[in-house]
Amino acid sequence: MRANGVTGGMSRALGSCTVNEQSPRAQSAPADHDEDLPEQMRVRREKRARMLEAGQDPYPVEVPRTATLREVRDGHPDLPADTSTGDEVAVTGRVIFARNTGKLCFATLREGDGTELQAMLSLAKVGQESLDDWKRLVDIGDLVSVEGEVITSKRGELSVLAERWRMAAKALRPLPVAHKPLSEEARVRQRYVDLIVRPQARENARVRSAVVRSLRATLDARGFVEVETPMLQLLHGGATARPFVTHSNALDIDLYLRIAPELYLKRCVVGGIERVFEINRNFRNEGVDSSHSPEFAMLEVYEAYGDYNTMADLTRRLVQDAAKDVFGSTVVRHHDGSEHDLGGEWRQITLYQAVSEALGEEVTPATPVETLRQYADKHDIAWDAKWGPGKLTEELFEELAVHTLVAPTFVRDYPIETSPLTRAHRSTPGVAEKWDLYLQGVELGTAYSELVDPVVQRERLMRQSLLAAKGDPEAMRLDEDFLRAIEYGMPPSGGMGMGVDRLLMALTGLGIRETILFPLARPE
RNA sequence: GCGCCGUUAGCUCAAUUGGCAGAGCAGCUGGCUCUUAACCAGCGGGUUCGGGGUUCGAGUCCCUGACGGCGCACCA
Repeated sequence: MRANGVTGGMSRALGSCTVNEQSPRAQSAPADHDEDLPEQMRVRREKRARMLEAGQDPYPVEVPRTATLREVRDGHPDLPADTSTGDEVAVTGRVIFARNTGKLCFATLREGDGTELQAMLSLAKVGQESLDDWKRLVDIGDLVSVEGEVITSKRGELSVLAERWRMAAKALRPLPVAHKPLSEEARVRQRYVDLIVRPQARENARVRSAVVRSLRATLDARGFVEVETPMLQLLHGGATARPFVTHSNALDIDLYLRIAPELYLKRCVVGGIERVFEINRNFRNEGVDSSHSPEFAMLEVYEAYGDYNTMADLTRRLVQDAAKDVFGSTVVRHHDGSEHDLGGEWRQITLYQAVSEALGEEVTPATPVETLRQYADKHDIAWDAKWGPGKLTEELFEELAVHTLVAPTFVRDYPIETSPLTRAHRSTPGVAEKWDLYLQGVELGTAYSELVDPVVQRERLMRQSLLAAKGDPEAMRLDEDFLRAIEYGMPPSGGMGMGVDRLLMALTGLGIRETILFPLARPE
């Protein structure tokens, strides 16, 4: 953010000077200033230096590689022990285990997808010097290239029997113990290490990629157009949340990191991109815990001539397709071993039905606030005298009903009072056409029949901004450009938002910090 | 923001009542041509998160700060 304009140019110039002065020293005496390093890092730097002295490049630009480990494995299934195939290959991988004997060395190599293959180096094949180099220079964690014949060992392990080997990249830091789980904090702060040692971590990254790809495919198949709308915004809107503030030096104005793409996607619908979506990050300057991250990925979809019913159908398909693309079935398996069937039609229930069931008392939009307060008292739920009947009903729902919604459930028709930006229900008075999707007790997404009357929209936004102004010296201003867009005429539309991280959590049972590769953490 | 718990070797963890800071893996030296978290023998490795205090003596007790985890509050 600061690297713009004059200061950026100056720091670059300073930076290059410093590098030029330091690099000869760093080249000639790499070990001299390392005396205070932990022993194992010192040792590895010395091995790197030894290679340079011997004219070997510890970081060559290229190493022999004719096959991936996976290709070697797939190409040689079910060989009996002690087989020579005659196939010559060059493979690469990270050394994850090493077992050296006097004249025969074994190493387990691993590549990115988790495939492992054994390398064998024998005195007879590589000669004394190369074998000694292997034993002297190679540590667990190094990346190496091994050329030789594909064989099986006397114990039957598929292996490459080396004719030659080469360092592909010397690791200067030791790997953590492969058989003890890394601490939670170490995993998050050094995800690259987590990815190296924990297959589950790599799998999580792949599942996330598959889910996002699946969401795009489902939407693409239905004619939705993916767009990218501003993350740097003059006014933040589309949700109620505290924003992050940043600054443009060029324009000399403060900007907000977006809290939602909604107001821009609606502009798209006005313009005629009638089926539109965006998958991207939102930023909210609020609490951080096991299900909230300051930056989180969100899918937001708008469909002209749709409503909250068509959004419910679409959302169900998005989730079911994602489950099928990841698990091959709508039955998803969590890492704790539990299974959840997301197949078939999903339960639909109104908010008032859900509360009535949980309470064992009939609650409707007409139930007076005094009665609701009695219900709250009966269940030891604290309430605020400022709350109207709508807010109180939602509170009862959250305290009593949410945790029971394990199977996917659309909770429909929220009180107008708590959904001020939403269109009123077409037939039921007092409620809005809005649903929240709950899955395993967690809110996964929300949808509306969108409010498109520009006059009503303006009134409601005015009221909101006045409310905001009461408690907030930097009160949100009206987004006049958004209102101007709506005044050109927005078709009746359905809109839906779903947390991508939340979807991952629902599919896999992971915590949010496992679904995000590099979650925000305090400086070490 | 508040409360509780934690931070010890590269990693994962021990350390009794306040009494010589340890183990496994990893590392180093030597041995071993079929190992699979290889094995055998030997060796090194510590600002016990930082700062202050109590004490003859502090990883351990007290105060304070940093970071983390959990719960509450806020929130999607």
